[in-house]
Amino acid sequence: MSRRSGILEFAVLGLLRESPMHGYELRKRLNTSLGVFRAFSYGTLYPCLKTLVANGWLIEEPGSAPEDARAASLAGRRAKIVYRLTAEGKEHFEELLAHTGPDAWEDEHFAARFAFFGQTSRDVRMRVLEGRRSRLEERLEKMRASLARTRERLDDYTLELQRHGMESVEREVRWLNELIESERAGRDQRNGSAAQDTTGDTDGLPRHRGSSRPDPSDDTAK
Amino acid sequence: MSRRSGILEFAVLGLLRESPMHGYELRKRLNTSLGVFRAFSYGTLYPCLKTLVANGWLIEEPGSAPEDARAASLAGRRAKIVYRLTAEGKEHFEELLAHTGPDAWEDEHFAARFAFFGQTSRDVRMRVLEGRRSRLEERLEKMRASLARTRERLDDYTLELQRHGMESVEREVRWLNELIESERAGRDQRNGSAAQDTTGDTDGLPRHRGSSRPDPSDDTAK
DNA sequence: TTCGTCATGTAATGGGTTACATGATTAC
DNA sequence: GTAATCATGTAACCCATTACATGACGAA
Repeated sequence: MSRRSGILEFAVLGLLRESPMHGYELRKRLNTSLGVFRAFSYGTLYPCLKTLVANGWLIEEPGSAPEDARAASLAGRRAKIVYRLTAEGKEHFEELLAHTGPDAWEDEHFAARFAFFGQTSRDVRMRVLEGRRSRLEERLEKMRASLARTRERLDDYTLELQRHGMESVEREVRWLNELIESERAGRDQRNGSAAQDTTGDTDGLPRHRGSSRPDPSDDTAK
Repeated sequence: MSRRSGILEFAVLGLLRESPMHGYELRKRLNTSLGVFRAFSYGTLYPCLKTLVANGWLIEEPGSAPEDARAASLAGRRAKIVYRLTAEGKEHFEELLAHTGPDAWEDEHFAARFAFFGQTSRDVRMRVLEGRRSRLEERLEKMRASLARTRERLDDYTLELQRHGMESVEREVRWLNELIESERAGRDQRNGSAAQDTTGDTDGLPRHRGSSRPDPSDDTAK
Protein backbone atom coordinates (compact mmCIF):
# COMPACT_ATOMS: atom_id res chain seq x y z
CA MET A 1 0.00 0.00 0.00
CA SER A 2 2.33 2.76 1.26
CA ARG A 3 3.07 5.19 -1.52
CA ARG A 4 6.86 5.59 -1.09
CA SER A 5 7.70 8.61 -3.21
CA GLY A 6 6.60 8.07 -6.81
CA ILE A 7 9.93 8.79 -8.38
CA LEU A 8 12.13 6.23 -6.71
CA GLU A 9 9.54 3.52 -7.09
CA PHE A 10 9.10 4.45 -10.72
CA ALA A 11 12.79 4.45 -11.50
CA VAL A 12 13.37 1.15 -9.74
CA LEU A 13 10.59 -0.58 -11.62
CA GLY A 14 11.84 0.93 -14.85
CA LEU A 15 15.39 -0.23 -14.35
CA LEU A 16 14.33 -3.69 -13.27
CA ARG A 17 12.12 -3.97 -16.30
CA GLU A 18 15.24 -3.94 -18.42
CA SER A 19 16.96 -6.61 -16.36
CA PRO A 20 16.99 -8.05 -12.84
CA MET A 21 19.53 -6.56 -10.50
CA HIS A 22 20.52 -6.40 -6.87
CA GLY A 23 20.22 -3.31 -4.71
CA TYR A 24 23.79 -2.15 -4.85
CA GLU A 25 23.93 -2.12 -8.61
CA LEU A 26 20.48 -0.59 -8.82
CA ARG A 27 21.66 2.30 -6.78
CA LYS A 28 24.64 2.90 -9.00
CA ARG A 29 22.46 2.91 -12.07
CA LEU A 30 20.12 5.33 -10.34
CA ASN A 31 22.98 7.70 -9.64
CA THR A 32 24.83 7.53 -12.96
CA SER A 33 22.94 6.42 -16.04
CA LEU A 34 19.77 7.89 -14.76
CA GLY A 35 21.01 10.08 -12.06
CA VAL A 36 22.40 13.27 -13.43
CA PHE A 37 19.70 14.86 -11.39
CA ARG A 38 19.13 12.83 -8.26
CA ALA A 39 21.01 10.56 -5.88
CA PHE A 40 19.47 8.09 -3.48
CA SER A 41 21.10 6.48 -0.50
CA TYR A 42 20.79 2.87 0.66
CA GLY A 43 18.73 4.06 3.55
CA THR A 44 16.11 5.02 1.02
CA LEU A 45 16.58 2.32 -1.55
CA TYR A 46 16.49 -0.87 0.51
CA PRO A 47 13.33 -0.08 2.45
CA CYS A 48 11.72 0.90 -0.83
CA LEU A 49 12.65 -2.43 -2.38
CA LYS A 50 11.06 -4.14 0.61
CA THR A 51 7.76 -2.41 0.09
CA LEU A 52 7.82 -3.09 -3.62
CA VAL A 53 8.25 -6.76 -2.80
CA ALA A 54 5.42 -6.52 -0.28
CA ASN A 55 3.25 -5.06 -3.02
CA GLY A 56 3.98 -8.06 -5.20
CA TRP A 57 5.73 -6.03 -7.85
CA LEU A 58 9.13 -7.56 -7.26
CA ILE A 59 10.43 -10.90 -6.09
CA GLU A 60 13.70 -11.53 -4.36
CA GLU A 61 15.84 -14.24 -5.83
CA PRO A 62 18.99 -15.70 -4.28
CA GLY A 63 22.07 -14.16 -5.88
CA SER A 64 23.53 -15.79 -8.97
CA ALA A 65 25.16 -19.11 -7.99
CA PRO A 66 28.99 -19.40 -8.00
CA GLU A 67 28.85 -21.26 -11.33
CA ASP A 68 27.56 -18.11 -12.93
CA ALA A 69 30.59 -16.13 -11.84
CA ARG A 70 32.94 -18.70 -13.38
CA ALA A 71 31.06 -18.64 -16.67
CA ALA A 72 31.02 -14.92 -17.35
CA SER A 73 34.35 -13.54 -16.19
CA LEU A 74 33.06 -9.99 -16.02
CA ALA A 75 29.41 -8.94 -16.20
CA GLY A 76 27.79 -10.10 -12.97
CA ARG A 77 30.22 -9.58 -10.11
CA ARG A 78 28.33 -11.58 -7.55
CA ALA A 79 24.98 -10.88 -6.07
CA LYS A 80 23.28 -11.62 -2.82
CA ILE A 81 19.69 -10.75 -3.54
CA VAL A 82 18.56 -10.20 -7.07
CA TYR A 83 15.30 -8.38 -7.61
CA ARG A 84 13.15 -9.35 -10.54
CA LEU A 85 10.01 -7.67 -11.81
CA THR A 86 6.84 -9.76 -11.51
CA ALA A 87 4.03 -9.74 -14.05
CA GLU A 88 2.04 -7.49 -11.73
CA GLY A 89 5.04 -5.25 -11.35
CA LYS A 90 5.37 -4.93 -15.07
CA GLU A 91 1.71 -4.14 -15.39
CA HIS A 92 1.94 -1.55 -12.65
CA PHE A 93 4.92 0.11 -14.31
CA GLU A 94 3.01 0.19 -17.58
CA GLU A 95 0.25 2.07 -15.80
CA LEU A 96 2.68 4.53 -14.32
CA LEU A 97 4.18 5.07 -17.74
CA ALA A 98 0.80 5.81 -19.27
CA HIS A 99 -0.34 8.07 -16.47
CA THR A 100 0.09 11.78 -17.17
CA GLY A 101 -0.83 13.89 -14.17
CA PRO A 102 0.39 17.39 -13.41
CA ASP A 103 2.99 15.89 -11.09
CA ALA A 104 4.74 14.56 -14.17
CA TRP A 105 5.91 18.01 -15.22
CA GLU A 106 7.80 18.83 -12.05
CA ASP A 107 11.59 18.92 -12.24
CA GLU A 108 12.69 15.60 -10.88
CA HIS A 109 9.59 13.77 -11.84
CA PHE A 110 9.97 14.95 -15.39
CA ALA A 111 13.57 13.81 -15.60
CA ALA A 112 12.58 10.37 -14.41
CA ARG A 113 9.80 10.19 -16.96
CA PHE A 114 12.14 11.31 -19.70
CA ALA A 115 14.73 8.72 -18.77
CA PHE A 116 12.20 6.00 -19.62
CA PHE A 117 10.87 7.55 -22.79
CA GLY A 118 12.36 4.58 -24.57
CA GLN A 119 9.52 2.48 -23.16
CA THR A 120 6.86 5.17 -23.42
CA SER A 121 4.30 5.47 -26.19
CA ARG A 122 4.68 8.39 -28.52
CA ASP A 123 1.52 10.21 -27.53
CA VAL A 124 2.36 10.04 -23.86
CA ARG A 125 5.81 11.32 -24.69
CA MET A 126 4.22 14.27 -26.43
CA ARG A 127 1.89 15.01 -23.56
CA VAL A 128 4.71 14.94 -21.05
CA LEU A 129 6.96 17.15 -23.14
CA GLU A 130 4.24 19.66 -23.78
CA GLY A 131 3.10 19.63 -20.19
CA ARG A 132 6.62 20.28 -19.06
CA ARG A 133 6.99 23.09 -21.51
CA SER A 134 3.88 24.92 -20.44
CA ARG A 135 4.87 24.39 -16.83
CA LEU A 136 8.14 26.14 -17.56
CA GLU A 137 6.44 28.87 -19.52
CA GLU A 138 4.18 29.76 -16.68
CA ARG A 139 7.15 29.76 -14.39
CA LEU A 140 8.83 32.20 -16.75
CA GLU A 141 5.77 34.42 -16.68
CA LYS A 142 5.90 34.58 -12.91
CA MET A 143 9.58 35.36 -12.93
CA ARG A 144 9.15 38.10 -15.48
CA ALA A 145 6.27 39.61 -13.56
CA SER A 146 8.07 39.58 -10.25
CA LEU A 147 11.16 40.97 -11.89
CA ALA A 148 9.21 43.83 -13.42
CA ARG A 149 7.63 44.51 -10.05
CA THR A 150 10.83 44.53 -8.01
CA ARG A 151 13.56 45.36 -10.48
CA GLU A 152 14.68 48.66 -8.95
CA ARG A 153 14.81 47.47 -5.36
CA LEU A 154 17.33 44.71 -6.06
CA ASP A 155 21.08 44.89 -6.00
CA ASP A 156 23.14 43.80 -8.96
CA TYR A 157 24.01 40.35 -7.71
CA THR A 158 20.44 39.40 -6.93
CA LEU A 159 19.50 40.66 -10.35
CA GLU A 160 22.26 38.66 -12.00
CA LEU A 161 21.12 35.53 -10.18
CA GLN A 162 17.60 36.10 -11.36
CA ARG A 163 18.75 36.70 -14.91
CA HIS A 164 20.81 33.55 -14.97
CA GLY A 165 17.94 31.55 -13.56
CA MET A 166 15.58 32.82 -16.21
CA GLU A 167 18.05 32.08 -18.94
CA SER A 168 18.31 28.52 -17.71
CA VAL A 169 14.59 28.09 -17.93
CA GLU A 170 14.46 29.69 -21.35
CA ARG A 171 17.15 27.30 -22.46
CA GLU A 172 15.19 24.30 -21.29
CA VAL A 173 12.16 25.57 -23.17
CA ARG A 174 14.20 25.73 -26.36
CA TRP A 175 15.39 22.20 -25.71
CA LEU A 176 11.83 21.02 -25.29
CA ASN A 177 10.86 22.77 -28.49
CA GLU A 178 13.49 20.84 -30.36
CA LEU A 179 12.37 17.59 -28.83
CA ILE A 180 8.72 18.21 -29.55
CA GLU A 181 9.49 19.10 -33.10
CA SER A 182 11.51 15.94 -33.55
CA GLU A 183 8.71 13.87 -32.09
CA ARG A 184 6.29 15.42 -34.50
CA ALA A 185 8.63 14.84 -37.42
CA GLY A 186 8.93 11.21 -36.35
CA ARG A 187 5.16 10.91 -36.36
CA ASP A 188 4.76 12.40 -39.82
CA GLN A 189 7.57 10.33 -41.20
CA ARG A 190 5.78 7.01 -40.76
CA ASN A 191 2.15 7.87 -40.44
CA GLY A 192 -0.80 5.74 -41.51
CA SER A 193 0.57 2.34 -40.51
CA ALA A 194 0.51 0.59 -37.11
CA ALA A 195 -0.83 3.00 -34.51
CA GLN A 196 -1.70 0.57 -31.78
CA ASP A 197 1.28 -1.24 -30.24
CA THR A 198 1.89 0.18 -26.79
CA THR A 199 5.52 1.14 -26.74
CA GLY A 200 7.34 3.79 -28.71
CA ASP A 201 8.61 3.35 -32.23
CA THR A 202 10.75 5.77 -34.27
CA ASP A 203 12.32 7.67 -31.47
CA GLY A 204 12.58 11.10 -33.09
CA LEU A 205 15.47 12.90 -31.45
CA PRO A 206 17.44 15.87 -32.73
CA ARG A 207 21.06 15.32 -33.71
CA HIS A 208 23.71 17.12 -31.73
CA ARG A 209 27.33 18.08 -32.10
CA GLY A 210 30.01 16.90 -29.67
CA SER A 211 30.28 17.96 -26.01
CA SER A 212 31.18 14.54 -24.66
CA ARG A 213 34.27 12.96 -26.13
CA PRO A 214 35.24 9.72 -24.32
CA ASP A 215 38.32 11.23 -22.59
CA PRO A 216 39.16 8.29 -20.30
CA SER A 217 41.27 10.36 -17.92
CA ASP A 218 40.90 9.22 -14.35
CA ASP A 219 37.91 7.41 -12.80
CA THR A 220 39.56 6.67 -9.52
CA ALA A 221 38.75 10.06 -7.99
CA LYS A 222 36.85 9.75 -4.75
CA MET B 1 20.50 25.74 19.85
CA SER B 2 18.85 23.58 17.20
CA ARG B 3 20.48 24.07 13.83
CA ARG B 4 17.44 24.53 11.58
CA SER B 5 18.81 24.17 8.08
CA GLY B 6 21.60 26.56 7.28
CA ILE B 7 20.05 28.00 4.19
CA LEU B 8 16.73 29.24 5.49
CA GLU B 9 18.31 30.69 8.58
CA PHE B 10 20.93 32.37 6.46
CA ALA B 11 18.46 33.86 4.02
CA VAL B 12 16.19 35.11 6.79
CA LEU B 13 19.01 36.84 8.59
CA GLY B 14 20.21 38.27 5.31
CA LEU B 15 16.85 39.69 4.37
CA LEU B 16 16.22 41.09 7.82
CA ARG B 17 19.59 42.74 7.78
CA GLU B 18 18.34 44.96 5.00
CA SER B 19 15.17 45.88 6.85
CA PRO B 20 12.79 44.52 9.50
CA MET B 21 9.83 42.55 8.21
CA HIS B 22 7.06 40.28 9.32
CA GLY B 23 6.84 36.62 8.42
CA TYR B 24 4.39 36.87 5.60
CA GLU B 25 6.41 39.40 3.67
CA LEU B 26 9.62 37.58 4.45
CA ARG B 27 8.27 34.50 2.82
CA LYS B 28 7.32 36.39 -0.32
CA ARG B 29 10.79 37.85 -0.59
CA LEU B 30 12.25 34.41 -0.10
CA ASN B 31 10.21 33.02 -2.96
CA THR B 32 10.55 35.84 -5.48
CA SER B 33 13.50 38.19 -5.15
CA LEU B 34 15.63 35.50 -3.75
CA GLY B 35 13.69 32.47 -4.64
CA VAL B 36 14.18 31.52 -8.24
CA PHE B 37 15.59 28.38 -6.82
CA ARG B 38 13.76 27.55 -3.63
CA ALA B 39 10.36 28.02 -2.01
CA PHE B 40 9.60 27.75 1.65
CA SER B 41 6.23 27.29 3.27
CA TYR B 42 4.91 28.89 6.44
CA GLY B 43 5.19 25.59 8.18
CA THR B 44 8.93 25.94 7.77
CA LEU B 45 9.33 29.65 8.12
CA TYR B 46 7.44 30.43 11.31
CA PRO B 47 9.04 27.76 13.49
CA CYS B 48 12.39 28.86 12.13
CA LEU B 49 11.71 32.45 13.13
CA LYS B 50 10.86 31.21 16.61
CA THR B 51 14.17 29.47 17.05
CA LEU B 52 16.05 32.47 15.68
CA VAL B 53 14.35 34.59 18.32
CA ALA B 54 15.20 31.99 20.94
CA ASN B 55 18.83 32.25 19.86
CA GLY B 56 18.75 35.98 20.43
CA TRP B 57 19.37 36.81 16.80
CA LEU B 58 15.98 38.37 16.23
CA ILE B 59 13.48 40.23 18.35
CA GLU B 60 9.75 40.35 17.80
CA GLU B 61 8.20 43.78 17.73
CA PRO B 62 4.50 44.60 17.71
CA GLY B 63 3.33 45.43 14.19
CA SER B 64 3.41 49.02 13.03
CA ALA B 65 0.68 51.01 14.82
CA PRO B 66 -2.47 52.18 12.97
CA GLU B 67 -1.02 55.67 12.59
CA ASP B 68 1.62 54.25 10.34
CA ALA B 69 -0.96 52.85 7.95
CA ARG B 70 -2.66 56.24 7.65
CA ALA B 71 0.63 57.98 6.93
CA ALA B 72 1.95 55.82 4.08
CA SER B 73 -0.99 54.90 1.88
CA LEU B 74 0.84 52.04 0.19
CA ALA B 75 4.13 50.51 1.34
CA GLY B 76 3.43 48.80 4.70
CA ARG B 77 0.04 47.12 4.49
CA ARG B 78 -0.26 46.30 8.17
CA ALA B 79 1.89 44.05 10.26
CA LYS B 80 1.31 41.89 13.29
CA ILE B 81 4.76 40.83 14.32
CA VAL B 82 7.78 42.53 12.88
CA TYR B 83 11.10 40.79 13.19
CA ARG B 84 14.21 42.86 13.63
CA LEU B 85 17.80 41.73 13.63
CA THR B 86 19.63 42.16 16.95
CA ALA B 87 23.27 43.09 17.27
CA GLU B 88 24.10 39.44 17.97
CA GLY B 89 22.07 38.44 14.94
CA LYS B 90 23.99 40.82 12.76
CA GLU B 91 27.24 39.52 14.13
CA HIS B 92 26.17 35.95 13.56
CA PHE B 93 25.17 36.71 9.99
CA GLU B 94 28.53 38.36 9.43
CA GLU B 95 30.18 35.15 10.56
CA LEU B 96 28.04 33.07 8.24
CA LEU B 97 28.93 35.39 5.38
CA ALA B 98 32.63 35.04 6.03
CA HIS B 99 32.56 31.28 6.49
CA THR B 100 33.51 29.32 3.39
CA GLY B 101 33.09 25.61 3.95
CA PRO B 102 32.61 22.98 1.25
CA ASP B 103 28.87 23.12 1.94
CA ALA B 104 28.87 26.56 0.36
CA TRP B 105 29.41 25.14 -3.13
CA GLU B 106 26.34 22.96 -3.19
CA ASP B 107 23.49 23.99 -5.45
CA GLU B 108 21.01 25.67 -3.16
CA HIS B 109 23.57 26.79 -0.66
CA PHE B 110 25.52 28.45 -3.39
CA ALA B 111 22.51 30.29 -4.73
CA ALA B 112 21.75 31.63 -1.28
CA ARG B 113 25.33 32.77 -0.84
CA PHE B 114 25.29 34.43 -4.22
CA ALA B 115 22.08 36.27 -3.45
CA PHE B 116 23.87 38.06 -0.63
CA PHE B 117 27.07 38.78 -2.47
CA GLY B 118 26.15 42.43 -2.17
CA GLN B 119 27.08 42.21 1.52
CA THR B 120 30.01 39.87 1.07
CA SER B 121 33.65 40.85 0.98
CA ARG B 122 35.39 40.50 -2.34
CA ASP B 123 37.79 37.76 -1.34
CA VAL B 124 35.03 35.61 0.09
CA ARG B 125 33.10 36.15 -3.12
CA MET B 126 36.07 34.89 -5.05
CA ARG B 127 36.50 31.84 -2.86
CA VAL B 128 32.85 30.91 -3.18
CA LEU B 129 32.79 31.36 -6.94
CA GLU B 130 35.94 29.36 -7.42
CA GLY B 131 34.81 26.68 -5.03
CA ARG B 132 31.57 26.35 -6.88
CA ARG B 133 33.37 26.15 -10.19
CA SER B 134 35.69 23.38 -9.17
CA ARG B 135 32.75 21.57 -7.61
CA LEU B 136 31.02 21.67 -10.98
CA GLU B 137 34.15 20.68 -12.81
CA GLU B 138 34.58 17.55 -10.78
CA ARG B 139 30.94 16.78 -11.35
CA LEU B 140 31.58 17.11 -15.06
CA GLU B 141 34.51 14.73 -14.81
CA LYS B 142 32.33 12.11 -13.18
CA MET B 143 29.63 12.52 -15.77
CA ARG B 144 32.09 12.24 -18.62
CA ALA B 145 33.67 9.17 -17.10
CA SER B 146 30.38 7.42 -16.48
CA LEU B 147 29.21 8.34 -19.94
CA ALA B 148 32.35 6.90 -21.51
CA ARG B 149 31.88 3.75 -19.46
CA THR B 150 28.23 3.16 -20.27
CA ARG B 151 27.66 4.94 -23.55
CA GLU B 152 26.77 1.90 -25.66
CA ARG B 153 24.33 0.36 -23.20
CA LEU B 154 22.06 3.37 -23.08
CA ASP B 155 19.10 4.16 -25.26
CA ASP B 156 18.87 7.44 -27.12
CA TYR B 157 16.60 9.22 -24.67
CA THR B 158 18.74 8.44 -21.66
CA LEU B 159 21.71 9.63 -23.64
CA GLU B 160 19.96 12.82 -24.63
CA LEU B 161 19.03 13.49 -21.01
CA GLN B 162 22.62 13.00 -20.00
CA ARG B 163 23.85 15.25 -22.77
CA HIS B 164 21.46 18.01 -21.83
CA GLY B 165 22.42 17.70 -18.18
CA MET B 166 26.08 18.01 -19.01
CA GLU B 167 25.48 21.00 -21.19
CA SER B 168 23.67 22.71 -18.34
CA VAL B 169 26.64 22.20 -16.08
CA GLU B 170 29.04 23.37 -18.75
CA ARG B 171 26.94 26.45 -19.18
CA GLU B 172 27.08 27.25 -15.49
CA VAL B 173 30.84 26.86 -15.55
CA ARG B 174 31.05 29.40 -18.34
CA TRP B 175 28.85 31.72 -16.31
CA LEU B 176 31.14 31.36 -13.32
CA ASN B 177 34.13 32.06 -15.50
CA GLU B 178 32.61 35.34 -16.57
CA LEU B 179 31.81 36.26 -13.01
CA ILE B 180 35.25 35.40 -11.74
CA GLU B 181 36.86 37.36 -14.49
CA SER B 182 34.70 40.37 -13.70
CA GLU B 183 35.57 40.13 -10.03
CA ARG B 184 39.24 40.04 -10.91
CA ALA B 185 38.85 43.01 -13.23
CA GLY B 186 37.10 44.86 -10.41
CA ARG B 187 40.03 44.12 -8.13
CA ASP B 188 42.65 45.33 -10.59
CA GLN B 189 40.66 48.42 -11.40
CA ARG B 190 41.04 49.93 -7.92
CA ASN B 191 44.00 48.23 -6.32
CA GLY B 192 46.42 49.74 -3.82
CA SER B 193 43.95 51.71 -1.71
CA ALA B 194 41.73 50.60 1.20
CA ALA B 195 41.92 46.84 1.57
CA GLN B 196 40.44 46.38 5.00
CA ASP B 197 36.77 47.33 5.31
CA THR B 198 34.69 44.18 5.68
CA THR B 199 32.01 44.38 3.04
CA GLY B 200 32.36 44.33 -0.73
CA ASP B 201 33.11 47.33 -2.82
CA THR B 202 33.20 47.62 -6.63
CA ASP B 203 30.80 44.89 -7.52
CA GLY B 204 32.35 43.67 -10.80
CA LEU B 205 29.60 42.05 -12.84
CA PRO B 206 29.55 41.36 -16.57
CA ARG B 207 27.09 43.31 -18.69
CA HIS B 208 24.35 41.38 -20.44
CA ARG B 209 21.94 41.87 -23.26
CA GLY B 210 18.17 41.79 -22.73
CA SER B 211 16.19 38.66 -21.92
CA SER B 212 13.73 40.27 -19.51
CA ARG B 213 11.60 43.08 -20.88
CA PRO B 214 8.95 44.32 -18.40
CA ASP B 215 5.97 42.80 -20.23
CA PRO B 216 3.31 43.50 -17.58
CA SER B 217 0.80 40.99 -18.91
CA ASP B 218 -1.12 39.31 -16.13
CA ASP B 219 -0.01 38.73 -12.55
CA THR B 220 -3.29 37.41 -11.28
CA ALA B 221 -2.59 33.83 -12.39
CA LYS B 222 -2.95 31.38 -9.54
C1' DT C 1 -21.87 40.58 4.38
C1' DT C 2 -19.10 38.12 2.00
C1' DC C 3 -14.97 37.44 -0.44
C1' DG C 4 -10.07 37.86 -1.08
C1' DT C 5 -5.75 38.71 0.81
C1' DC C 6 -3.06 39.50 4.70
C1' DA C 7 -1.31 37.23 8.64
C1' DT C 8 0.07 33.63 12.12
C1' DG C 9 0.45 29.41 13.64
C1' DT C 10 0.55 23.87 14.60
C1' DA C 11 0.17 18.61 14.23
C1' DA C 12 0.60 14.92 11.29
C1' DT C 13 3.15 13.11 7.84
C1' DG C 14 6.41 12.35 4.30
C1' DG C 15 10.47 11.51 2.26
C1' DG C 16 15.06 11.22 2.76
C1' DT C 17 19.93 11.26 4.90
C1' DT C 18 23.54 9.96 8.34
C1' DA C 19 25.72 7.08 10.89
C1' DC C 20 26.08 2.85 12.31
C1' DA C 21 26.41 -2.42 12.26
C1' DT C 22 27.72 -6.36 9.65
C1' DG C 23 29.92 -9.34 6.63
C1' DA C 24 31.64 -11.42 2.10
C1' DT C 25 35.03 -11.13 -1.78
C1' DT C 26 38.84 -9.40 -4.35
C1' DA C 27 43.46 -7.48 -4.98
C1' DC C 28 47.73 -6.48 -3.17
C1' DG D 1 46.71 -10.31 6.34
C1' DT D 2 44.81 -6.18 5.37
C1' DA D 3 42.69 -2.75 2.60
C1' DA D 4 39.18 -1.59 -0.75
C1' DT D 5 34.97 -2.37 -2.63
C1' DC D 6 30.91 -5.05 -2.86
C1' DA D 7 26.71 -5.83 -0.41
C1' DT D 8 22.73 -5.40 2.89
C1' DG D 9 20.44 -3.47 6.28
C1' DT D 10 18.38 -0.32 10.42
C1' DA D 11 17.40 3.43 13.78
C1' DA D 12 17.67 8.05 14.79
C1' DC D 13 17.12 12.21 13.06
C1' DC D 14 16.19 16.33 9.86
C1' DC D 15 14.05 19.22 7.06
C1' DA D 16 10.22 20.55 5.02
C1' DT D 17 5.38 20.08 3.28
C1' DT D 18 0.35 19.49 3.85
C1' DA D 19 -3.67 20.36 5.78
C1' DC D 20 -5.79 22.43 9.06
C1' DA D 21 -7.30 26.17 12.46
C1' DT D 22 -7.73 30.96 13.34
C1' DG D 23 -8.62 35.63 12.69
C1' DA D 24 -8.19 40.68 11.13
C1' DC D 25 -8.88 43.99 7.39
C1' DG D 26 -10.35 46.08 2.97
C1' DA D 27 -13.16 46.18 -0.97
C1' DA D 28 -17.30 44.85 -3.58
